[in-house]
Formats: sequence, structure tokens, C-alpha cells
Amino acid sequence: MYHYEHPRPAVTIDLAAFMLSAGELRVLLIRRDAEPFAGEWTLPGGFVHSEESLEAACGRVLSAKARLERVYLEQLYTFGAPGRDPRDRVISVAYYAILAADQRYSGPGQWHDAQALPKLGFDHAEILSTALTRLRAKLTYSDIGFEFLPEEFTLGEAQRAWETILGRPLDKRNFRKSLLEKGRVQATGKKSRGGAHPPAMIYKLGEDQAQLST
Amino acid sequence: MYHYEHPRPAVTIDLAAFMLSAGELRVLLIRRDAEPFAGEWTLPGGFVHSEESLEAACGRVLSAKARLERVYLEQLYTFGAPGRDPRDRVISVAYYAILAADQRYSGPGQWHDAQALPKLGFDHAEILSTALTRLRAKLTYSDIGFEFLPEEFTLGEAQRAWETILGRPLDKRNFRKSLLEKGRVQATGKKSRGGAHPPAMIYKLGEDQAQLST
DNA sequence: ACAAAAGTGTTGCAAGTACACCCATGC
DNA sequence: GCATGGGTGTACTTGCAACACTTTTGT
Repeated sequence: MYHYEHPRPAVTIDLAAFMLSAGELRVLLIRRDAEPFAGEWTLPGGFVHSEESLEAACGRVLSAKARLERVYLEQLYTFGAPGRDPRDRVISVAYYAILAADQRYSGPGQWHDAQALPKLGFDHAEILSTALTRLRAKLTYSDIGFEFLPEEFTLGEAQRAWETILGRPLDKRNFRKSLLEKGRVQATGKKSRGGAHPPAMIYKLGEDQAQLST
Repeated sequence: MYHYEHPRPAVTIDLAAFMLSAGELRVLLIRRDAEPFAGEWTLPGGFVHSEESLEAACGRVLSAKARLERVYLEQLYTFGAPGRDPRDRVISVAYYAILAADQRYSGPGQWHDAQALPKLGFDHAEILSTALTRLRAKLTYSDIGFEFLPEEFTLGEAQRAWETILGRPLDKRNFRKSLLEKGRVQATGKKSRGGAHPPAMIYKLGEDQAQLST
């Protein structure tokens, strides 16, 4: 059975990279200039090389021209329906990534508001929808939301991040309670300066949680 | 970029098939007779053919010599670390399956108690551990447990199934309450006969839930 | 008679949700 | 002085967990 040697499907990764910017949840898209789907937008992706891990392929696709640290990466689902790429049998292992807000990305893609997406080629609308659903679900039962924030943040910044991702307002007192209880965040002692409002305590992710974001 | 044509990884599916039998949660394993891992047990698996879907590949692997209906199938995770198969780069899309208790399987594998597993070859212990974790988690927030049962069942049978899967006893009144509220199950009006105990009402999955098991 | 499973309600706790006001700062 | 966000506590509701006895049947 191992020596079955019919044509092999191609294996790619497709990556839904999220970032918060200007009060929007944005996702990185690339405009195709070749058929099929020329002129439409797609998720960045690429072939999985023979000797690299799936995560390494994601990193390669994402940071071809970028200087990135603090990138959260999680496998989403594998899309392998015959015909999803009209040229060849392509099995795509989809991942989603979160770039912290203080990162700088400078690559070929453009960042689009995830709430107002253009038409996407291939089955990438389905991939992105799956990613958004997963992301929003994990926001409530894990610490994944902190991946969007710089290492130090105020509770107001955190609440605005959560609200942007979920697309709905949250109650301030309940939100603060949920972050402060059980040491999910810890105060640094420093205070923010420089808004038309009182200084805010600066927090960082709690020590126990720092490596348990998923 | 599309015309990249280095060697392609092989794509396989690996399948963790579960079934309840004799009060045990059992999983289908195959004893390898060739290196690597000769003599060890592995999950059934096989190559993904060029023009079949991933689910079709699972079905082919599972039912080569079996007559099966009512098979629940769900994608689990994709395992693609270089070196996980020492012979070649193999990317495995792992699925798990649930066979209803009234099915008959007659294939090359053997059913093992999932609580007392032998040593497994490749990374199949990790795959199976992931599958068990997923299965147990979904038991509490979805209707996946009914996939183990025949179409009609008593609440006692259901409770014994849940307890076997979770490996711990459940409170009878709470269990019954959770199934009966919100129409998760509906009474058929029939009653079981033939144990040293009172007849039990026979239920089936509620109509709204019948197609919403995940 | 006895063993075995069917059937049946209430209480306590924890988690989540709703809700309003005063304060410190920058302009 | 006014606009902006920082900071704070309580009450209600809901879901989950603990807990014991009576009844019907088969042997």
C-alpha cells in the first residue's frame, strides 16, 4: 500500500492573517493577476516544501518581505475538495495568524476590513468565515485576544480590541472583572499618560497565562 | 509560483474509528507487518487519491471489507511534521469516525479498548489522544454522543454510553434532565421489554437535532 | 424475596449579564 | 468648562452539580 504511486495532490497552506488597525479587524489579502480568479482577492498561500513543517510554510508565506515577531499561528482546517482549484488537485491546510498591533508588515498584500470583504477567489471566503468564527469563539474562552495587543496595554485598549473583533459593544465593568479575576492580567505599576482623560494603569498578561493562550 | 514543481509530499488520511462494544469504548487498530514499526499497532489509513474527497478516502479506508451505514465522520487535525514517517514526507489529514452500536464491521483491523492501548507506531498515539480529547469535549456541548447509539434507545442506554466514553459515572437525574429539556430527544411511545426491571421508554433523537449533531 | 434498572425534584453555587455615577486629565 | 475615557459594586438570572427514594419487572 505504501508504494502506491499515482499522481500526488499538491499541498499548500492558506493563511488568514488578522491584525487590528485603525479600529478595524483587518485581514491580509492578495490580488490575483493571473487566471483563475484574476482580479479577485485571495488569502496568501504557498506550497509546502518537502522538508519544512506546515508552520514553517506559514511563516515563509507571511514574512517573505516582513520583519515580524509575536505572530500567533494556529491550524484551522484542511480544505481538500476536488475542484477547489480548477487547475490541479490542491489540498490546502488553512491556518490563521494574529499579528500584534505594534508589528510592521510590509509585503505584497493589502489589509482589508474583515467586516466588509471584497469577493474572494477559490474557496477562500469559506476559509475566512471559518477563521472568523473560530477567532470569535476563542476570544471568550481563551486568552487569544491578547495576541492582538502589544505586550503592555491598558484595560481600555483591551476592551476596544475585543469589541472590534466581536463587532459589538461590551459592558465595561464586566469586561474588567473578567480580565482581573484569576490573574489573567497583572498590573505593571506604570500608568499611561497623554489622553484627555485620567492616566490608566498599564497591564501585561498574567504569568500563568503567558504560555497558555489557546 | 503555481508552477513550483519540487517533489510533492504524500497526502494520506489516518482514521480513528470509535465504537462502543461490551461496555468499552473501542478504537480500530491495524497491526503492521512491515517496517517501520513492524509489529506495532497503527490507525487505519491510506493515500488520498487524485480525484476523491478527503471524506471519500476515509470511507474507502474504513469500509474496504465492511457493510456500514450510520458512520459519523469529522476532520480532526492535519499532522505534517517532517520525519513523522521515516520513509517519505507524508502529510496526514486525521479524521475520527463513530460507528453506531448496531453496525457490523468485518475488516482487517482489531478493536481495542481505548482506555488500555498498546504501543502505537508513527505519531498515532498523539492522533488518538487528540481524537479522544475532542470526542469527550463534544460529548458535553453537542449531540455527537447519539452517533454511538442505535436510532432508538432508552435513556439508560444513553447514560451508559456517555459514561463509557467519558470513563466516569454521571448523575442519573441530571443526565436525564439534560437530554429531555429542549427536545434533544423525543419519546417514541414504545417501551422496552425484557430486563429484570421496569420497562423503559424508548426515545429517538429530537427532530430539530437530527441533522445538527456537531 | 430479592436484584436490577426506571423514574422522579429540590437546593446551593458559580458564572454571566444588566445597570449608573464620579473622577482625572487635555484642550 | 467641557469632552473623553478611567475607575468602581450590586442584584438578578441561568446553568451546573449534588443528592435519595419508590416502583416495576424477571428470576
